[in-house]
Amino acid sequence: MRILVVEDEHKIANAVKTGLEQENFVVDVAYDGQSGFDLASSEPYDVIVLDRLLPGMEGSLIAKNLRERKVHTPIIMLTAKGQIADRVEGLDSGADDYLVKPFAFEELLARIRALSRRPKQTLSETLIVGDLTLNMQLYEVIRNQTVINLSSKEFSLLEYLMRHSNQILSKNQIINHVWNYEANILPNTIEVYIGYLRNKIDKPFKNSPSLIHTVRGFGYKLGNRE
Amino acid sequence: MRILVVEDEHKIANAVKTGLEQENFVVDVAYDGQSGFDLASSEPYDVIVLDRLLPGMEGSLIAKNLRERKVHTPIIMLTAKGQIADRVEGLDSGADDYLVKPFAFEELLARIRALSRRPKQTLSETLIVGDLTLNMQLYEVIRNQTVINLSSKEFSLLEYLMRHSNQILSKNQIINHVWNYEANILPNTIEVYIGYLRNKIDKPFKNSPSLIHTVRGFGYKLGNRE
DNA sequence: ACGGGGCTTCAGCAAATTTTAAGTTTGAAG
DNA sequence: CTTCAAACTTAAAATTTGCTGAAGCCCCGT
Repeated sequence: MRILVVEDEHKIANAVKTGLEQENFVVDVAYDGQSGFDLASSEPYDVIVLDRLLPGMEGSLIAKNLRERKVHTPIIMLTAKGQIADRVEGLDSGADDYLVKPFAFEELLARIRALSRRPKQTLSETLIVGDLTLNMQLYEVIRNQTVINLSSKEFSLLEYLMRHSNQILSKNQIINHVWNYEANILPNTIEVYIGYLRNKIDKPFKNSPSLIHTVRGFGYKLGNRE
Repeated sequence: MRILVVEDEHKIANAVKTGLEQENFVVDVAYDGQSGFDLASSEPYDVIVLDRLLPGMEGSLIAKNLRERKVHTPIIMLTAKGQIADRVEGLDSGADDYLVKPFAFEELLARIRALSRRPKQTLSETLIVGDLTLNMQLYEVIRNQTVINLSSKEFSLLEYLMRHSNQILSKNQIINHVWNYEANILPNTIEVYIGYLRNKIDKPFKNSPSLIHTVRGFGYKLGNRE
């Protein structure tokens, strides 16, 4: 699965690149419009992530030109904060989806998954680990037949942990995936949130084994086996 | 359920495609008249959504040619704002329904549903959730034997909520489905409309349970069970 | 032109969520 | 057993989100 990222802000470009590589995508990066366009029209990518504001050639122009050349690779357009006008204009130029900066990495991942239709996600919108269940359509978390109420950050964090259950995730990985790239968060925030989650999904279920484990010095792991 | 969308404006075409796919339709898109016609005459679609103003071949011509070839797939014609002449000509050429741009997505969905209706489902154009009833033909909303008067936006919003009852719908989803694709709406507008609806369908019925629920951080949900 | 209804935005309040900060506990290494 | 960084807990501060009344605007019919 090959992905092209066209983004002039190196910080973002590289963060996205490493993040996607962790998910086993093959990622190329172009830092300006022209080289982005050249790559996109010569290499067979599965998805293109395209900043709308670029030196060399505008993102929307790239999209338009690619479509004119009959390159139909799905495009996710990155737009500056919150103008809905942007959204319309973005879709106008042939993009298939858009994402407003600053976005959380998991958000981008979700869009990429949607566009590339990975059977993984199409089949079930539900993550299951042991007796814990997370439904992404209903935003519903259930353990042992009890519905658990989570705030949206708690939900995102749990989703990330469940998607990578039985893996050790460092605080940094968590910050990079669950928080947006502008976020400037103390590692302690993660500790606090892990605490919140434990209070809600582990403590009330004393006859089930805990699911959230601390791996001192490395990070956290969600799963059954210790 | 297969749908063909023939529309040269990528913005609209893609928005419609993704929207319909979310509703579990299988969607093909043609961006010009000729390829639209080719697809329509070779593939077995259940509904064709056809722009009237197209490069390559006029929408109405496509419709006429299809009918001459004995292709009877229902056609919904998209016309530029409000010419009645257009509408007549459109229906003339064999279209089964027409829709004036810019339309709200739910509007298109309703037409598609109407045209593709199987005898089974013909039963009612009425949505029912608890003691709340919405009749789409009469534009009538009734709760507990009391008729409720709604403006057209209120009606569309309620219809969307009822169609997806017990699902959480984000403000963005609501904007994309209930407002037309040119709309430039603040999220606050949704909040205001939810307020209007609550005043009309929840507050006056204090002995029934409320139907509209806020799910902080995620969106709104209409339904009985909390 | 006028008035009314419907649609949208604005501004301010209340409440929930998110983040920080500070003190406490834990656990591995020596 | 001590020590010290890492992790945990708790509460308060900062920020965000949602609700509401009021005001402006636009369109329509008179």
